[in-house]
Amino acid sequence: MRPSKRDELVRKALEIFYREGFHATGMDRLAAETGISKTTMFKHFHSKEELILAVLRLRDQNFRTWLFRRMEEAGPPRAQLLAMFDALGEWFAETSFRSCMFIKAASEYPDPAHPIHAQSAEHKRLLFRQLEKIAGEAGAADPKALARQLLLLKEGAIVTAHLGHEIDPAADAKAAAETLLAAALP
Amino acid sequence: MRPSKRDELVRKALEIFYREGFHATGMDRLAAETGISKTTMFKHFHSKEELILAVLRLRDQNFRTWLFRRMEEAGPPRAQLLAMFDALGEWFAETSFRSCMFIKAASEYPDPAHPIHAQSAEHKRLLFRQLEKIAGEAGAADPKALARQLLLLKEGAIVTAHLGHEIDPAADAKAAAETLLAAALP
DNA sequence: TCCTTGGTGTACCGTTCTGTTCAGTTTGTG
DNA sequence: CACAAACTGAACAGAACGGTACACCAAGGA
Repeated sequence: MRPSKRDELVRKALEIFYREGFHATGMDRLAAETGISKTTMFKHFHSKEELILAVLRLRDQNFRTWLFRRMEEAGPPRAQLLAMFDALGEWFAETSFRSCMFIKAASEYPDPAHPIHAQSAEHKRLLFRQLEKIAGEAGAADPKALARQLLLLKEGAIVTAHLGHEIDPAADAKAAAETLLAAALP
Repeated sequence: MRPSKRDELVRKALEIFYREGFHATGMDRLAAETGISKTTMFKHFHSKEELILAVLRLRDQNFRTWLFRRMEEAGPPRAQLLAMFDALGEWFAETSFRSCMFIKAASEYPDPAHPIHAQSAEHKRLLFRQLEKIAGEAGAADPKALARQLLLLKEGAIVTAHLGHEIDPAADAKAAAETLLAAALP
C-alpha cells in the first residue's frame, strides 16, 4: 500500500490537468478534487512542475501502450499503420477527448528548453521510432520518411478533432494515409 | 492618432501572448512590457478575455493575409496549394516561431464553448474555405476532401515543427501533399 | 476659454497562486 | 504493543492574479 497515494494523485492529476489545463489548475484545487492533502502532495513532489512531469510520464506510458496494442491487433505491418487512424477515431469520439496532452503541454510551456516541453517532445520521438520500425517491416523504401508523413497526419487529425469543424478527421487522415502508403510501399 | 494606443496594445500583447502563453502572462506584466498603463488597458478592454479575443482577431487577419498572398504569388491553383508548405517552411525557420497561436489558445481554453476556443476554431474554418476554393479551381473531384487532407498536413507540420525532433516538417508535408495532389487532381 | 477625450501613475481591493509549517492522526509491520 | 512511515487539516507566507478608484495631465475643437 506504500506508494498508492502517490499513484492515485498522479492518476487523478492527469485527468484534471488534461481537462482544465496546467496553468489553470492550482494545487489547492487539485488537493480539493483529489481528496489528497496538500501536505502529502508536496511530500511526494517538491513542486508543481515535478508533478506535471510525473503526469506526462504516466500519460506517455498509457498512450503508447494503448495505441501500439491497437495497431498490433491489426496484423500485417501495412494494416497496422492504417489501424493507427482507426484507433484515433475511437479516441476522438470519446466525450472526454480534449486533444493531445503533449501538444497542450508544449503550448503552455512554449520554451523548448523547458523540461515539460522537452519531455513532451520525447513522447513524439518514441512514437516516431515505433512507426519507423513498422514502416520498415512493411517494405517502405524510406521508412523514416513514411513515418514522418504518417505522423504529420496523426498530429493534424488530433488538432483538427479538437479545434476544427470537421466531422471525422480520423477518417480523412486514414484516407490520406492510404494514398501515401500506395505510393511508398511496393 | 486617436486609437493608436489601443492598436499598439493589441500588437504588443500579441507578441507577448504568443511568446509566453495566455495564462502565464499577467496584466501587470503586460502593462510593464508594453509601457501602457493598466488604467488605459482596462479602459479599452473590460477584461483580459476581451483583449485576448482582439489579439486573436488581429492574428487571424495577419496570418491569412500573409499566407494567401504567398500562395497567390505561386500562380496556378495546383502550385498555390503546394506553395502553402513553402510559406510554412519559412515561418518555421524564424527564431520567433512558437507554433500556431490558435492551437495554443485552444490548448489553454479547452472548453469548445469558450469564446476564445470558438474564435480559434473560426480561424481554421476560414482557412478551410480558401483551400477548398483553390482545390476546386485546380480541378479536384472532391475539393472539400482534398482541402481537409491538406489542412491535416499543415496542422501536423506546425505541431511537429514546434514539438518534434524533425529537421524540416514543412518539406515532409510538401512531399506528402504532392502525393495527395497526384491522386486527387486529373 | 472651456470642455471633452484619451492617457498616466499609484495605490488599492479581494482572490488565488505555489509552497511551508506544525501539531496530530492513521496504518501496516515487527 | 510499539514504532516508524504515511497522511491529515488548517493556518500561514509572500507574491502574483484580474480589476478598480482617484487625482491629474495634455491636446484639440467649439
